[in-house]
Amino acid sequence: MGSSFSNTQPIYLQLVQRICRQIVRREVQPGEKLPSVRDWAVQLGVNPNTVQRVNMELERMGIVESRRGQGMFVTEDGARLAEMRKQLKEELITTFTSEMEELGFGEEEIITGVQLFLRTKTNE
Amino acid sequence: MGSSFSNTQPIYLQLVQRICRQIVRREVQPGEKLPSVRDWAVQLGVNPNTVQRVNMELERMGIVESRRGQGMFVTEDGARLAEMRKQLKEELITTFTSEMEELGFGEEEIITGVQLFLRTKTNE
Amino acid sequence: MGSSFSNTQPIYLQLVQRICRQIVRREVQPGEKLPSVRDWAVQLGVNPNTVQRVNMELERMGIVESRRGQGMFVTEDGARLAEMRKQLKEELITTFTSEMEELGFGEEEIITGVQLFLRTKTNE
Amino acid sequence: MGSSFSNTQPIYLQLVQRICRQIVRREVQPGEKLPSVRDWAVQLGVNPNTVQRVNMELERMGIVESRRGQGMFVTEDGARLAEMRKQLKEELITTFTSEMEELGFGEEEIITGVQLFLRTKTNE
DNA sequence: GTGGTCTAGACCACC
DNA sequence: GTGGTCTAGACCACA
Repeated sequence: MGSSFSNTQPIYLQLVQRICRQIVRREVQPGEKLPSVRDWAVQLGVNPNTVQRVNMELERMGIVESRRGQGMFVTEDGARLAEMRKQLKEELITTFTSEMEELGFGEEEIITGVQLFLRTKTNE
Repeated sequence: MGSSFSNTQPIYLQLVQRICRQIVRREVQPGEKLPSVRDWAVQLGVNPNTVQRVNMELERMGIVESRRGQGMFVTEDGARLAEMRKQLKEELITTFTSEMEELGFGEEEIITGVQLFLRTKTNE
Repeated sequence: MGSSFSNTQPIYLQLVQRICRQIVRREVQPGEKLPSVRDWAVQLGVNPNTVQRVNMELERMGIVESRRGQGMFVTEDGARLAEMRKQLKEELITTFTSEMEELGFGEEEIITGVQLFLRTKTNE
Repeated sequence: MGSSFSNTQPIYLQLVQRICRQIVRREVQPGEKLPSVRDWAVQLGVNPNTVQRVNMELERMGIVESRRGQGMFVTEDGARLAEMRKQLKEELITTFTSEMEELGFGEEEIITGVQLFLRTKTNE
């Protein structure tokens, strides 16, 4: 199996990102239980250590919490999730625009570039 | 000295990115000579081998070329540079929008988000 | 030890060529693990950095891939390998014929030359 | 000017090869005088040292000879040139076939490959 | 002087 | 354990 992970970034970070996004867009519901470390490791085809690390990271970000002897749960603090989502959004926008400007693109070019891209994508 | 390099990405890649952008936005002119490996290494505070690797990478990208016994030169092929710039731009836009969409933002939200950010930044 | 490397070409390129050919003619099977960098360096009598460079090059050619913390593996994409083999073949033929023509040999002479060579070699 | 030299091989060797072939296919006639070092260097856009080295190499190969105070001349020994040509031809064939065999191609494939290539090239 | 290769040895993150 | 990065310092051919 080609395990579908990029080589340029550590697997655990790729997983953190993927799951974080699923949670933040409510694809995984607040309060929902995550799979056990062992099961999840099998499902993802990675080492249990890696899953452990993912859980740690998610907990540190405050979007999942471990309950003793029961497992890992998505936080039920909806405000926390919304805030997280907004923060991620602003991070993306900030780095995107600054990198575009480093390539020498002005504001107008940036906006029309994005607009064009989204429109043509829609028409495909 | 705080050597001004991030820890999350290899130094040589940070340099490649930085220089690539300088070249692509014509901050360094086509045909211009880059510093010698040894001089540049001193300026940047890194090992000559690291600079060498950067040069290799830039040459592989087709934006600089080595002339035997003379040094490294920015390519004079302006079209190549323009093409590179366009390609980098599209890469940025593609990953940006796809990541925004993974966070659950729609087209409209993406565009207005960028617009708002650029405007408020201007007013600061 | 006469380390069995030619002086006219860098060691790492000689290794790349050698291994590439072994892979492409299926002497090393798709999916097979290559020796670890350190082990291989000892076997080949070169520095680990040199082996590392060879691996980089082979990965860039798309015929091996690194799996984090596990090692380097020959790609399992058989089509990729076949394509590579064909490409190398055509390169060889192209440069060979063009160099023969630069020596002033015509098509007929080229073909009969090769035929003669192969036949006499067989009879030895 | 893109000086039309490959980076993978030293310039002087590229020149030796080029001129050697011109001589051997009688594009430059036996007994003909080569340009002076200085003139030739200007024509080729290279350093006079490089031309000097080329001349040395060609003399060592026995296909040009220096006459004191007069310059470099292509040898008038036609047999020498014919022999040289034959030798170069056999070298090309030998390395070509051995490299094809290293890629796992058999005799038949090699010959038909060359034939196909020459025919399709003719038809273009 | 230039770039390019190679060695030796260290350190790191990842799995 | 694995690959990947970096440093230090050497040597070479080329122009």
